[in-house]
Amino acid sequence: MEENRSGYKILVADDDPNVHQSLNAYFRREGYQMISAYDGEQAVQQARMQRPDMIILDIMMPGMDGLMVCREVRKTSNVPIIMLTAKGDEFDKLLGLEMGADDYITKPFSPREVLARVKAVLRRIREMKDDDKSAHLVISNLEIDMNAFTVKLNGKPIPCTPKETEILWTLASNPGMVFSREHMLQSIWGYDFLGDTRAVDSHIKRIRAKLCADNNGWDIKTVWGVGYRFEVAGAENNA
Amino acid sequence: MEENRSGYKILVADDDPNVHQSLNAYFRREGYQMISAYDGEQAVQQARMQRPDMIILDIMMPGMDGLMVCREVRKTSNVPIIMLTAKGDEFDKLLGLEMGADDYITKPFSPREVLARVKAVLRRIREMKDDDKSAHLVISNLEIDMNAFTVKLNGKPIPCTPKETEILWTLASNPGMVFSREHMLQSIWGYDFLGDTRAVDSHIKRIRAKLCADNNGWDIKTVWGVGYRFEVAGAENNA
DNA sequence: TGCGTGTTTAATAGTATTGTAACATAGTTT
DNA sequence: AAACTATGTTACAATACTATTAAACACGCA
Repeated sequence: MEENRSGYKILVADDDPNVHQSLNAYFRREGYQMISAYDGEQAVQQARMQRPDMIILDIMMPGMDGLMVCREVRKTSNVPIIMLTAKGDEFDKLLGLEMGADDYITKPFSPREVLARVKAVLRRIREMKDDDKSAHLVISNLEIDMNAFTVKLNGKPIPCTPKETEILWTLASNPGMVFSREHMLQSIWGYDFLGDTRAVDSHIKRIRAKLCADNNGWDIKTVWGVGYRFEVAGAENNA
Repeated sequence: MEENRSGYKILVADDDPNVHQSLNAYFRREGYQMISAYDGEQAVQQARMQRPDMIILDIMMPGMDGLMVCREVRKTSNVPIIMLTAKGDEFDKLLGLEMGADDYITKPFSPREVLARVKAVLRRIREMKDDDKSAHLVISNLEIDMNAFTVKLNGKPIPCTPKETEILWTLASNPGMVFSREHMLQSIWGYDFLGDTRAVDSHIKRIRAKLCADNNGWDIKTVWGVGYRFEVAGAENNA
């Protein structure tokens, strides 16, 4: 099945507000959600809290610089990172590679170039994931392993039935995207399913009872007249 | 509803008529449609009204200069922009990059070179566009995501019902185009709808109440005796 | 077979959306 | 201007959808 998330989340860390402003407009229009950090500490913080799909990181920042942020983030995540470097800064480039950056853009840059690189990196990641048949997922306090067919909440295993697990997987591996009952019946049950679509409701009910709590950082929303959607907190900010 | 992808629409903004004349012939031969603007204000206006696929922008213009035009256009659009600069004007180059220009051509230029750059940029854009399914749309302060079934105004989510969302999507993804009530009933409700066409009016009413404000930069206009049209600011006067 | 787990259906109540009717207003035609 | 038609507005009724509960069903397994 096609992996098609509705919007990627991108963290931009730079002390120059102009960079944020110009990138924000571009990203918004492409359907990406942008989060801002103005120094290294903020960047690390945001990376942990928001779990972005990509980080754009200025090397030169007051306090904790880009390289340190990169190293810090890499301790807990392998989210793709694009570095912003000053022109012709060879030393940074080498060090950044060791720290685990995925790409470089030299300043000054055009927003479109950034967009192009971001898309390229995201596409690479997507393809890699497809290859892996990536059957494992961690979002916030939720963990799903489709090889073992296990679900964990806050690290604690929660017994889930096969259907429950598959529905949760479908929703959670495409956060923000709505799935209709019909769609799920087709993709999970199979193309020959004839029964009532309300069966889905029953499973959603039980999933919610087992897993959904107020402080999860995510929730399964009902989209009236359409279907269900896995929603991560903090998808409504921005101005 | 069909986009004319074979014939691109290109806006050229320059106060020198000779530039228009020489480019026009070349673009014609390639099947591109060229629009002319002779100063900054015209350029901004045309960009809004015609929604070109590309803008070629002279930096040196009487009144509003190229950089200002670029910044103005970038507020509402990601359309690719190529700047025309005087020879060896390094400062402009830097500023233009930040404003969101995509390429530069230094005067004097050969029309052939312009054509080559235009093609290159258009190809880059096209490749980038292929990545995302177009179930997402941003016009001015309005954002619609049909995967997530969400509508945002100024970045803030506005709860909309399924019918409202679909009608808005139909209209907004084809700005300037009129849709009759019958057409919408067919394409959104389905071929089996029996009721009154005034049902559409009710939904339009509710959409307007929720979303339409004076300073949006867009509006849902009633086309008397025909239907409704999504209109972006400055495009009142065309068929 | 009977038990247990997991899944689906049925029934109900509650809620959000949607269509309609009635009237007011605005645009068009005679 | 009057007559007419299309649209805006309002409030309400009809409809469609969902949550919840409980019970029926299906299947594997001792």
